[in-house]
Amino acid sequence: MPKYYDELDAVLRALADPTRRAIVERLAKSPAVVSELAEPFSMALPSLMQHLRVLENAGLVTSQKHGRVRTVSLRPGSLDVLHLWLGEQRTPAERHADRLGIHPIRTTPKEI
Amino acid sequence: MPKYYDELDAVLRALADPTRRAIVERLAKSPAVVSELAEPFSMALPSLMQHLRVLENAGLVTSQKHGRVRTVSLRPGSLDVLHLWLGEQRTPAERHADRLGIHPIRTTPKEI
DNA sequence: GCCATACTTAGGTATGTGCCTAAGTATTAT
DNA sequence: ATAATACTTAGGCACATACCTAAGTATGGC
Repeated sequence: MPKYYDELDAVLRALADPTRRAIVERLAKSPAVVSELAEPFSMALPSLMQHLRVLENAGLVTSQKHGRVRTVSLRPGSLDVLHLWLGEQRTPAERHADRLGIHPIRTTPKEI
Repeated sequence: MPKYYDELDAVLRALADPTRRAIVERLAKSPAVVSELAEPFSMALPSLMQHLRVLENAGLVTSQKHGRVRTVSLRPGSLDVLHLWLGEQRTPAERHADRLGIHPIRTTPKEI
């Protein structure tokens, strides 16, 4: 069990939800205020706020309130932990391919 | 909504669970049979099998049965979709740092 | 001061998820 | 043939999660 276990767990749980992923995608472009974030979703505000709380608890997002407006932004580097974990889950075959600089072939095709 | 949306969703849902992540970590080393996979977990077999089904449905894992033994292996390249998505969620600051080859500084420190 | 705005808090519901036990089925060993 | 092994299927239970509505609480504009 690696040291970043809890952080990774929180991050993956947070990203497992499509709404939260959409929020992250939106914030990757630029910070936004809550009402701005809420607009594309047909969802009551409290529901969206809950998602923001999950993202914030996972460390993916920060926010600060100025007056009555809360601005939310993606926390740079917060996805590194996932990147790190991903790097460790390469199969021996993939590691071998890495060393040769080969793009590995998928066992079963699946268009992306 | 990108084309790999459904695949990504399935993969992230699957990886959101610690047991399933542990299975993936184990399989990254080498394929294994079900009873071998089950051993480290204090969990009834059917519960573990359910996790395997989730991983298989997400395309992260394949398995084949020879006689009464089922061998499970990690599907090479199945994590690419996550890698791809991750690459797109870089903040403008991070993109800038990429171009300069700089390792970005975390907004809030958090040891990994 | 008064009202609109921008969240926030406090509940409540419905579905999903992770786990279990009990009872199969198929395959291999004796 | 009998029995042990290696899953599999079926069903159930408890808690988590994603939503909702209704009713706050600040803050800013008039």
